[in-house]
Amino acid sequence: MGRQPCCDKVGLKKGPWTAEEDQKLVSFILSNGQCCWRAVPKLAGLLRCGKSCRLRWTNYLRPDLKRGLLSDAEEKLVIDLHAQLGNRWSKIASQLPGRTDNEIKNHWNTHIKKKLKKMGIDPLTHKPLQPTTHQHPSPTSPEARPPAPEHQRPKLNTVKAEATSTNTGASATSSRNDQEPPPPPLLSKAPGFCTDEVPMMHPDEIMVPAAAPPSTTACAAAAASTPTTSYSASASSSCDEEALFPVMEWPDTACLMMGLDDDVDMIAGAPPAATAPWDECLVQPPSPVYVDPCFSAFQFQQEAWNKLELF
DNA sequence: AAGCGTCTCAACCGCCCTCTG
DNA sequence: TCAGAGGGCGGTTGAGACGCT
Repeated sequence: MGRQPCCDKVGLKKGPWTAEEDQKLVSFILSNGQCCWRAVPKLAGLLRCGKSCRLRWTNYLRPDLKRGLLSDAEEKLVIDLHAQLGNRWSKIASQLPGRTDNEIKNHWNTHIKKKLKKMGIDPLTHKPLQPTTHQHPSPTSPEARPPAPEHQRPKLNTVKAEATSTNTGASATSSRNDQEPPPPPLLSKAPGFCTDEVPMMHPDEIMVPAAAPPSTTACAAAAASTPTTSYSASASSSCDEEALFPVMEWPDTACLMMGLDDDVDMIAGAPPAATAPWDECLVQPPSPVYVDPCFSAFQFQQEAWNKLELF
């Protein structure tokens, strides 16, 4: 359909975020909640595209994020979920509170893949690698891979089969999964596959509704009672977040007053300093949460978390 | 100590889906 | 019904860190 880019790239900053930018973004979201990401950079006074802001927030700045390497248990869970879901990182991440899809994806590519290969397991299919006599191409090369399981089909057809139980009443994105066929049989039951070779978890150990993080349950309930389309609850972390940062329903006039129709003009034409004149916005500039420019992102995250507890 | 290769992961890119008017 | 906008998602990239020779 010839979709336009999410934002005009002219004049927008790219690359690593500075502590100052982090401050602005977190301050804005803590003060105003999450609305349309496209408006966030403008209102927060950032020279970033909305998508970049969303990514930065969800992958790095959210107060409920865990930091550091995945634990053994988390790693196990990722492996088993990957066997069932394939590269649906957001779905996998939804089973690991405080972890992001990006984080899991990176961990998979850098750590778990290697581990599985060392164990003689194809990380793509979760089946034993072909005997070395058949490995003319490198085992790591795509050519060497056995045919992908059903769940590895092209993205075009990746309608997800998320169990409705975990996302009942959740966002519209979950409806993507409505048409998906049931997940493939567990690999532990796949012919030619020995569960002894992989630290595979039984599904009962994974789908643990009773042990699900309380926030997930709370989110499901919240989503059921207060449906919203502004923010997808596709991941439990998002659910946590939604519970912590209720999506703000801004009045329609707010968007009008923000001049969202003039995105391109504002960003491409105006100098950075003029991109977010607060007096043109319905929302007043958030009062800064802190002023120390040397504040690290982590410190700020802690600060933000403390502030959240006041809600 | 310097040079080089490898690894890690934050960030970007582009496609796809859903919603809305 | 359709086009456009917004947002989500998975794949990929590249800069810095790290390790080896």
